[in-house]
Amino acid sequence: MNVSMELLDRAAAEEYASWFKALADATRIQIVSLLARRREPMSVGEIVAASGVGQSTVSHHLRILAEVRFVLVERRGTSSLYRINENCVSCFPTAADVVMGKPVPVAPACE
Amino acid sequence: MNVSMELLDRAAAEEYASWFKALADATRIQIVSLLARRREPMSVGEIVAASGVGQSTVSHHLRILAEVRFVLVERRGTSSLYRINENCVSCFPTAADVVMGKPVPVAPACE
DNA sequence: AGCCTTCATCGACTATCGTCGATTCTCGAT
DNA sequence: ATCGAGAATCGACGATAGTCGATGAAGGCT
Repeated sequence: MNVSMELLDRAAAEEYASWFKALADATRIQIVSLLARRREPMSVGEIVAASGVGQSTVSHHLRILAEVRFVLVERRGTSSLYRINENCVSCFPTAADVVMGKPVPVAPACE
Repeated sequence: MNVSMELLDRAAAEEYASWFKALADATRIQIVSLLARRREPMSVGEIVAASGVGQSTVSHHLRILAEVRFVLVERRGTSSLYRINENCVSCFPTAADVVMGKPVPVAPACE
């Protein structure tokens, strides 16, 4: 048996890692937790006021969370409203998925 | 209602993040996947041969995985045998845990 | 039109991370 | 005691990521 048969495919490993990277930062954890407590969408300004970090930093983290569809954004006039994507929360891979070799969920499919 | 009441405690957020950081790297994903496929413990040398990265790099990643008790190590003579910690795999937080505010599992408790 | 609010983007700085080669340490064997 | 194999640690390097302030772009208001 070849060594490469033993190793998880590198591309698949990186896709898995990109999921976990999205939650591998304390500020992003706080943001998603905040969005989950308020059931309603929040504007960037509200998140900035609550999070204690700068506006550009919040915008940066929201973009990362939106890239994996963990949050959804809706433009409303001059403001952007962000909310948790429940579908993406439930398809987020678990540690058991990793060790069991479950196929990596594709972010855009979690709409 | 105070703003700090809305935000997840920073220390708790960092503990959550430390869990996800452990799996936020493709090489570590490959290592845990490799350890899970072989049911038996593997020595560092075996992991090095299969992973395709240097010995010090593998040792570094194994240390990170061992810090959150994701893998367990047993000294056997001159070699170290690593294996998956099934208990830790099942107590690893999910995305749903984060958004629901479930208390962060403490790594040393997942023995 | 002009201005103001809101957010995204840019540029720079710093800190952290992943990787490597070299060294050191721990044991077991001779 | 010495040697050698296996693994951890160290030091350095480049790359990546988080944060900030400043700037820019889009839309509402007077």
